[in-house]
Amino acid sequence: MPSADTDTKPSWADQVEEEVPGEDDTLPPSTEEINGDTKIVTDYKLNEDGKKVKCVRTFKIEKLKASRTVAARKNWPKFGQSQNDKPGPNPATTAIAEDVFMAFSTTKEETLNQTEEDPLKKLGQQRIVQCRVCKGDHWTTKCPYKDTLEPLQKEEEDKTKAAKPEPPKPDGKTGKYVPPSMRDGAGRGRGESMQPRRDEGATIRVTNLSEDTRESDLQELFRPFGTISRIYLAKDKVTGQSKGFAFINFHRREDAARAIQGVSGFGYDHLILNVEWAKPSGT
DNA sequence: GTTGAGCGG
Repeated sequence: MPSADTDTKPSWADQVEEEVPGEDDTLPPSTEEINGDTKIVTDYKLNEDGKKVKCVRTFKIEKLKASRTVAARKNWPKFGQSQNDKPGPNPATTAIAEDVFMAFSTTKEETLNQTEEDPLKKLGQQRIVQCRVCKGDHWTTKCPYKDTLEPLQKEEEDKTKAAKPEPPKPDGKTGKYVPPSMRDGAGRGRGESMQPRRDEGATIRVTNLSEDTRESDLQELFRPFGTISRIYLAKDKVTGQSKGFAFINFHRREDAARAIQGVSGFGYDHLILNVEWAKPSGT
């Protein structure tokens, strides 16, 4: 940066960068002192008013490998254009432009990988779901015996509970939440208010729908075949654009079968509809 | 050519 013609004809830019030439020699030299893992750098400079200012900076020397190599490099003898400079940084050639903050993520990543690997191994070894009713490889709610086996199991549970009731607490509460349907005085016939579960196996899939078909259109189209319990028109969640297929649930399987017979191949909105039995989702 | 979303544990 400094050139031979600075003292003969300095440009205004050089003057700004190097401060006032010639004044540097009156300032004491910078010193570096290392005390354990602390480094103290003392240097002198002129402030905006031209007054001498002593500047003391302390650094903690990190134990990281990268910091050690940087620290070792600082002990190298000066070379090249700076080999005749005084000890310490020369303000004419050294500038701290800006602080750069670095996020060292390596240690975090390492620990993350370690914790991620173990559960993954476990997942490969063990089943993810187990039915509480039949111990099968599916969710309890999907159990084929849910409607037959589970009520029986609950009755067994109730019997054992009745055999040894929990001792009531002084305030008369057991401390456990009891849903209204299970409280004393609740109607005996559990589930009498529950309507039968949605008819599985009475779902048909309609494809090749034009994209402006709406659920009400499907309702009209399929109502003649029997009671419809549910209509699902697949749409893009964001745009609401129809995906061109739908699921129709009938209460009775016979109605669904007749709907397949009646509507499959039906010309609708310049397209030929395709209607089949729907497979259970997720497979 | 096109088979949903939600509920758990």
